[in-house]
Formats: sequence, structure tokens, C-alpha cells
Amino acid sequence: MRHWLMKSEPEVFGIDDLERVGVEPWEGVRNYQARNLLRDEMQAGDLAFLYHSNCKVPGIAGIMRIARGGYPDDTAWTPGHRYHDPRSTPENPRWFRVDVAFERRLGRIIPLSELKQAPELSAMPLVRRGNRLSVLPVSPQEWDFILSLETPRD
DNA sequence: GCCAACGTTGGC
DNA sequence: GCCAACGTTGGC
Repeated sequence: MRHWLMKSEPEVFGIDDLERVGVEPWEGVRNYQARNLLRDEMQAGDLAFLYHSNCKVPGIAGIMRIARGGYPDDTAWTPGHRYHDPRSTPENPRWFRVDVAFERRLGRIIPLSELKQAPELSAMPLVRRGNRLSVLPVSPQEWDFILSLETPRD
């Protein structure tokens, strides 16, 4: 089982929304690097952090389980859809998505500012400036370390 | 709201 | 195949 981190703007779709709907197709990813991860790497049963981006306090808000591995994102060939891309067809899909399921909230949102301070996480692209990838692999060590931050130990 | 960083597009 | 222009991301 692998671990991931997936970004979303909470104004658009955050942990509150995921908890409410339970399962959500993670559609609209239109970046090739992220597409490759969705299509080739992410498998049902994997776990992913839900990261809140582009908001007042960006940070990790909860845990999701991949409910379904990569499959074609049909919003790409839906005319008029905001994620429509005429280069993608059912016969030759260009974009992919996964389904994610609500697992649990973290006890607190772990802010990016705190993640940036941890030497243990310095290799994560997330804490590097200018990183824009919306789906990132997380190593088991990084995963465990981030979870250890959930409950401050003092 | 600003703007740096980045990915994509398209002219050549 | 280069690279400037453009649009988007996302922290601050």
C-alpha cells in the first residue's frame, strides 16, 4: 500500500465536503505528471492526506482512502463541462481520476508552516517553493512523521 | 490582491 | 526543437 497527498481548495472541496459525501470522484486533474500518478500508481486501498490549499491556513486536514484506482475522467469529453478537453475521447482517454473515500479528520489541521519547519520533511516537494503538483507520493517515513504531529507531545 | 514559479502553447 | 507569451497555482 502506498501513501499520497492530494491538494484541494477547501472553498471548492474540503474535508467537510468529503465527510458529507463519503466518496468522491477526484476529477479535473489536467496535469500530466499528476495524471500519470492517478492512472498508473494509485490503487484501491492506498491512503492519502487531504491538503487544503490556497486558503487562509494551508495544511493537512484529513485522511482519505483510495476507493477506486485510476480510470478515465469522463468530464474531459463532456461538452460544456468546466473540465472539458476535446483532445480526450472515450476511445483514447487522456485524463484520469480516482475515487476517494473519507477516512477521518485529523485532530487538528497541520499547517504548512509547521511542516516546513520539520527537517524530517525537507525532501517533500510540498514544502519546496514553487511546487504545483496536486498529487504527490508520500514516503512511509514522512507519513508516520506527519501523523506524529497530530497530537503535540508536550 | 500580489506575484513568483511553473506548465503549456504555438510561432518560427 | 527552441523559447517567448500566456494562463494557472498557491503562498503570503
